[in-house]
Amino acid sequence: MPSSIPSYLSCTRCTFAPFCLTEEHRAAKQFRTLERNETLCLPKNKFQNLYVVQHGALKTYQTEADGKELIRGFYFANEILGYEAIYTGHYLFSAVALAETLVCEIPYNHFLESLQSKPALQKRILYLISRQLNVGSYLLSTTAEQRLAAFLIDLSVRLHPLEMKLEFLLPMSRQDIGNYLGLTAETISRIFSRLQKNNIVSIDHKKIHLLQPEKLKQMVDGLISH
Amino acid sequence: MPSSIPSYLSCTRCTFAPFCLTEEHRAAKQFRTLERNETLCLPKNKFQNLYVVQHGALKTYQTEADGKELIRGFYFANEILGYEAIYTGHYLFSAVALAETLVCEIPYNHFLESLQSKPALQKRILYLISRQLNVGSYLLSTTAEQRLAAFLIDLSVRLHPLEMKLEFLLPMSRQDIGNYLGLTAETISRIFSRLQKNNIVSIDHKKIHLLQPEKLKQMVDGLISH
DNA sequence: CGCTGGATTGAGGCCGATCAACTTCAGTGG
DNA sequence: CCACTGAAGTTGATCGGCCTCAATCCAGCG
Repeated sequence: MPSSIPSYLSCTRCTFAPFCLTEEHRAAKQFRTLERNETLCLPKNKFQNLYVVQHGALKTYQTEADGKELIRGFYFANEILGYEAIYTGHYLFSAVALAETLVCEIPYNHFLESLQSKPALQKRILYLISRQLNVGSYLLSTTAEQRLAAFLIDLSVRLHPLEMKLEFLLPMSRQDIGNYLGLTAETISRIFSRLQKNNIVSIDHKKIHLLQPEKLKQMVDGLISH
Repeated sequence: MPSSIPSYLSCTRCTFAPFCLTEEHRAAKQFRTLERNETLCLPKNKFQNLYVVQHGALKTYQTEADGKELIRGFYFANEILGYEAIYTGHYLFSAVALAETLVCEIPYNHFLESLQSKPALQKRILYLISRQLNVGSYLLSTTAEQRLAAFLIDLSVRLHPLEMKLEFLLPMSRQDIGNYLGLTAETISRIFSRLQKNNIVSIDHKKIHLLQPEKLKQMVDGLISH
């Protein structure tokens, strides 16, 4: 079974390495590899670990009474999953891998201890949680086009934290995008077609190219941020 | 000018007292009283303080290019406002009082120091931030009725943290509710009328009584939480 | 090759927005 | 005391965006 995960991945390359946990933990290399569609955690499970995504992508979702799933978020490399669970003591969402994915398990009690002993780490973590509070704020946009435009910009930033790329692969299906944005797969498809006709993006299946990112931003930019 | 703020309010009654900041800070009593419609912070301001609401209510909002305001949240007694700003370094939202309101100012550097020196406080704060991550998740509900029902339940819990009351005063206008939920004031009004006709709630201006809270929960309860 | 799930495109229906009229209420000043 | 004013709330009629249902197309894979 060929792996899409680069073999050079290790703690030394990890974004969090400068802030990482105890030497013992680092030595333990609490990695976990997930196949596509493999589950990372379930709502019934007791909350014990935070997860740092090292490579790949996951989605979190809840299940409605009628069995439909309701997607609550996507997580990519260098992002941390599990904060929401701190307050309930068990995971609120199911999390599954959208592709082959590598995560690093961080026991929450280790996490707390490390924060206590490392002021720089504490500051950094509060910063990251604060950022998390603002993720997905565009879900409140009124029109479907605005929401999708904001989603694409968000993706282009989060998939390539270092250098913002305008060409990338959509890690999730149209169905998942629509579900997350409170829309249907058909609506997503229609808007993609419209954006492509207007030369704002070009799309070939999963591959997307933001041809005029500034126009995408205009669509959203109702908001004055300062 | 008569004050609606109880005179007995002080740090000794504060929910956060057991976890509160340095003795010096507590002695300083960094209280700030806000009149109705008075602004607490602005997006252009540099982030320096977190605010603990002691009494009253506030709303946060952003302003769109066309001048319309977009309400992002409500804050009531015993809630903390400002976390989102940690990551940008300046406030993202404007915050104004919906009624006469008392807040306690906590300088962020004091906050960090206190967390560092008090493990119990750190744990508590992470818990509260985690809870914040889940507030407003019902904004993703599909129908207007679901969103309003969830909002009412949320209010009934948050306005009376100790004993959940079914009768309370709406701190904000129909316009504000609609804006927050991504709906119009007319829609809010219509749904209120419908809920009243069905004896699910009774409403007299600001005064609302949840007659059948279990029915309200049913409307929302698509979600399986465990 | 056929099969299966995802994606695209079309036709029709419904929910909530928009626009407008009317009522109520709080505050103000005569 | 009442007239005036403006904001907030209620209710009705119409319109439009997105959902729903359905058919077709396509890629991946046994």
